[in-house]
Amino acid sequence: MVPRLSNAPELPSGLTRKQAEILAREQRILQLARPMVTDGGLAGISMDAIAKEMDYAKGTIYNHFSCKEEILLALAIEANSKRLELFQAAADRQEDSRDKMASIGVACEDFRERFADLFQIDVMVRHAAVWEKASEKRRELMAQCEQRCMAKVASVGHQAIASGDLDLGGSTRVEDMMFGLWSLTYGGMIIDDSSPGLDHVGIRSAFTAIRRNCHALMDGYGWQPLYDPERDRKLVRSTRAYLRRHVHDDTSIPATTGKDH
Amino acid sequence: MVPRLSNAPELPSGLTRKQAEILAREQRILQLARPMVTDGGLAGISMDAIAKEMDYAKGTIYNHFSCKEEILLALAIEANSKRLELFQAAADRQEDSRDKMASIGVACEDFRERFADLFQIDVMVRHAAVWEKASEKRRELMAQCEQRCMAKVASVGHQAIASGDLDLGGSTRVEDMMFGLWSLTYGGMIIDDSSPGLDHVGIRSAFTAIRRNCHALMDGYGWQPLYDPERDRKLVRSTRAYLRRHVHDDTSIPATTGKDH
DNA sequence: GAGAAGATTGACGCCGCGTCATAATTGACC
DNA sequence: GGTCAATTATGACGCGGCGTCAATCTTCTC
Repeated sequence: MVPRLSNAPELPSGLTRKQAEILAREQRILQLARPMVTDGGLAGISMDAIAKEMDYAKGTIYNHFSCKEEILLALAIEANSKRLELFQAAADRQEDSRDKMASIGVACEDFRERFADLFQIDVMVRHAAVWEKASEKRRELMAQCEQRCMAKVASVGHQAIASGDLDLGGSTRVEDMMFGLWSLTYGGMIIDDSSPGLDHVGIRSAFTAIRRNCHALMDGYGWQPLYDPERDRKLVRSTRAYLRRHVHDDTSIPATTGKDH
Repeated sequence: MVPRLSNAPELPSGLTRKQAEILAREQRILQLARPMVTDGGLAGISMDAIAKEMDYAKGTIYNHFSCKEEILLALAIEANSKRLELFQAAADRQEDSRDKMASIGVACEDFRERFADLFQIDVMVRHAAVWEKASEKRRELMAQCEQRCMAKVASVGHQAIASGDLDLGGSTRVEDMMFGLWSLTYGGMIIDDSSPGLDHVGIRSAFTAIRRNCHALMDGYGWQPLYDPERDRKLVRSTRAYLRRHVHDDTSIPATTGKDH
């Protein structure tokens, strides 16, 4: 792929100027597409509009993404990278297994709050009509991202069992329980921003309710130590502050910056 | 609306022939649109295709639904009517509050299994891009359907408290807990049919996992009687059989059939 | 500096939505 | 049974947007 014995000018990052330019343009396309998706869904993305906005011909855009769905999937991959980053940052600063789990919950909240548009995109991209139109390569990338997130969560579960904090007693598998926390959080958030008049139905703060429900689920499986409102409040506050300070808002895929060496 | 002193031929149902014809056509449109949505989402609906299929001009279709989104919303309303029907049938044949709740869970499963396409539609319709394009009137209808479902669930919760089976101890509101069960079920199902490679991640049977997790959540809140695998198995089996026998597959909105009187 | 490989361009074909002026049908009233 | 207004049906049309591709321009290699 990369011309090994080339005279092409090499930038510090190991890319030819052209390659760097292309990479930058790709980012720019995604940047432009994001708000379009936000109001209008997949149909909101207009290849013509992107091309016009960037002062490139439409064909050039199609060199990067062979269809709208590819753009959406690329954004979803960015989303999941960011989510994983938050998961890791949140979990790794706790010792206790249940605290780790709760922190990941806070990371979900934080993701949803700071990257609301990406959350939506993550939901959209999963519809068969979108999924099937995208390239095998990107689909695999996305699946990988998702599996890494799930693996992080599952590892916390296994740690809890190893340390004796949790005992599912053979009848239930760790993954099934993690699936529960995932459903609860993901589902709650989807309902929160897509259900007409949640408050009419009696829900004041969806996030608070979701958090409380996650704890009830963990209590239901006997995960030690059981829910303690005061402890939770502190955990939430500190985790949130930590994430805001240590995980930044930009979402571009970690391209080598050229700063190193 | 209805011409009171009209010579128009009146059918037994109280509609003029024309009105009946229009109603029937409306059903036919929805019938045709359903599979289109299934493979292709909102974009899968083609007004031209529907018109051609029905041998009507496009304008006629637009007399019924002013845009594709209206069709989708109409289908979503059908979906929620059906869901409510299942909820009621499932809950009303149980005595115990926790059994009622578990039965509603089974109703959700049954709905998802028998009306998979409507489940998807229900998810789609909630996206802002769709929601905002539909008419106020239909949106209100939809919100009503949803509230009736939620009310049914909430009433079970309140009954549990009244009977002493459940005690949330002031810190949590019934609605918040019901929201948890809703999130868990809804979210789990969404993940189930939209996540690439759930089994790669360790989930064998999503429905079983969801059911188990709902019980864990209820246990976590101390809802009596606590989870008993054997009891649950029986409940699931009998509820499922009952629903299959007593709630039918057709989804047309209950139009007066003319049979009565 | 010639030629190959790769990148860029934008006009084009096509599809599908939603409109609207026109035409057909219906029903009320005489 | 005939007339007229209101309701309903029609389909050609304008418009916007997707994805293509032959032609053109740039970059790299030798």
